[in-house]
Amino acid sequence: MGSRRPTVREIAEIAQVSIATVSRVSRGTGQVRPELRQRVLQVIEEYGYRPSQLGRALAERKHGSVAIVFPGLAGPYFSELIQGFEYEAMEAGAGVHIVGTHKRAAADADVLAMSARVDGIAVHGGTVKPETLQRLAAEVPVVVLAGQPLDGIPSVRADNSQMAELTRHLLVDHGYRRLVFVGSPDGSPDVTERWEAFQQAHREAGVEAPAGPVKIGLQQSDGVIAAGELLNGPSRPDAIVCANDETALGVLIGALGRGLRVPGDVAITGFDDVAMSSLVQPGLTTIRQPIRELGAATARLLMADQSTENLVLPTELVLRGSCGC
Amino acid sequence: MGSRRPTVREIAEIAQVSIATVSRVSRGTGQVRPELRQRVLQVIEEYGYRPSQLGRALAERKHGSVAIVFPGLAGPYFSELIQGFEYEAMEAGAGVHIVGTHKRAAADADVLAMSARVDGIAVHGGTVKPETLQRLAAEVPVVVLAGQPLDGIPSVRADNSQMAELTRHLLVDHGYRRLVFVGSPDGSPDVTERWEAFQQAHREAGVEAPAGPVKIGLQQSDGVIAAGELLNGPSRPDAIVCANDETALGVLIGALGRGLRVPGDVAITGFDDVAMSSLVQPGLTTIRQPIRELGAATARLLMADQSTENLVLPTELVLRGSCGC
DNA sequence: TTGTATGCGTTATCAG
DNA sequence: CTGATAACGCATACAA
Repeated sequence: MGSRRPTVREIAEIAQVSIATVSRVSRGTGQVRPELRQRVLQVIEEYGYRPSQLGRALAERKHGSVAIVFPGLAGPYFSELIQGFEYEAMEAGAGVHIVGTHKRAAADADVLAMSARVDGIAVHGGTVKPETLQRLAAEVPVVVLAGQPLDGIPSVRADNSQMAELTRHLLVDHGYRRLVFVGSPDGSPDVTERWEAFQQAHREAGVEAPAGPVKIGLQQSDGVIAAGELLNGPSRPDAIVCANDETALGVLIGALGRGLRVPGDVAITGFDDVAMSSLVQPGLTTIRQPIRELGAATARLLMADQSTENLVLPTELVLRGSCGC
Repeated sequence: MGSRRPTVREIAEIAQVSIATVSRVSRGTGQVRPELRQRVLQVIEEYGYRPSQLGRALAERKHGSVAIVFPGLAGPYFSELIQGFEYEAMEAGAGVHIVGTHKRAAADADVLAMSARVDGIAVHGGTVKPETLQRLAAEVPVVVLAGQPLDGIPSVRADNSQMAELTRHLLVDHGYRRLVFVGSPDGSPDVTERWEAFQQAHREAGVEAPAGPVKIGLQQSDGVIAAGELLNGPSRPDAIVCANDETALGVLIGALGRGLRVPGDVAITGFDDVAMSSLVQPGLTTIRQPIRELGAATARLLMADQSTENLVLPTELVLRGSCGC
């Protein structure tokens, strides 16, 4: 428990060199005579010297860490996303700050405050107001993750338009007529795009789309609850198109739990292709998005000196049993 | 975008006061003549001055942020845990750094490096070696989360001994004889304690416990896979006791998927009481632990000036249908 | 190759 | 109340 850690000056004194040399040795920059380097290294080791991030940060005028802002980290999507982000950041020697907004009112202020602690911030779509994003971008480099590109702010997202292809598959290839869309577009750019693609496919197939989506959260438990409401009445839909795999799995579990057959009684589809989706019976038809790479690309963009790129990562339709295939 | 932000000195110059006064005004400490205060405030507002976290941190010799080290954030357990931790930290105005070890070899080094960036580190059990923990504790305040208490290092964990009570319930109340334990004690103090409690209950009931646990990961998908291996053979167990709810849900889904009845053909139990557990059919018998509070208590302990407390939070047996009740 | 001196942006002490 | 001025710990031009 903490006798104060040694400083450059102390190490320099003990090793009989200047603080500049200690700095050069400890950070591996500049040329130092091997013999001297050895001596300094020895002292550093012995006294357990570790450069103060505080002093270094101030001198270099950079924090050496980045932040990622997300709505909440429930489910495999955010786990993977953050993992990809974190890995890339650590690889570059940067620390990772997290800010979960959890729909709190103070979230915007927290995010703004975070800008004073990091060299860059990745903001997940649907977490803060556009104005906040603008103000943020004026203070520190920002990358929008899974959200609408804004002005000159770089962004990374997945191609949600594949949802149209999936819907077409259900409508045309399987001939389903009564589809419902499960998931709330409110506060989620991704879900908004998916819902729009769902509607568009209906228009193109000449089938009337439902008036609105079934607004629920994005977790498994939300799906189970939705299944209860959707499958109880007499007018059961032909297919339930979910905004993500988690809710789809929840709906699937709920349906199976009430003794319904999938896809016999009702078809179910998701979005993401998480691990569970290939494991359940029947396998979940879904759209694969490179979640981990989404996070990684975001981190890279954030740490790249300056970029105004707008990346759209490809997605892929994955047909399994739950749609009727 | 960023024209450099103004510094104290610049604000002081413009407002025709000393930097000390600017500091006093901006941080609201000390006495300043109202008139002067107004003038300074005016300039601060106009030029958008915000004290640099870098400069402040160095002067105050504290980072204003803490870190939490965990194995990986898959599943609701870690989501909740981190959420509880983060909430408490934010409440105290501290930033939150994350370090996912993901079984990487370099994890210990990363954690050590992190000690230079924060005022305290919460380390989840099973993430780093005891030596690393010791070295870490010499550098910065540490709290062990869900792990074995070590020396004078404070810790927070849940009471895993309830697993003995659950096992007794299965053995004695339901009369099951062939139980299996699913989950790997390797690298998880929690699972280790649960496995031990499972064995102890067997001894007390005079029933022979299985030779070893079925070693699998802690995610839903792992449970599904385990179900395949466990339920295929001719010698099906009476009950499958899982190390956590996620794997239990996976096993349940796997069992139901193969047309087995639960608890008719096989009983299944978990640990955690996550949201899904009360929603599935049949409801999952489990042990509730206050995950969120675990994270929150950890953050509080970490930020308390000095503590050597070893908190053990209570757990509660939750009987639902999956055990046969 | 090595050392000296200065700056990074605050906070805080101590006179006035 | 207010203002100089000294830390805080390190990096780095610049000089030697």
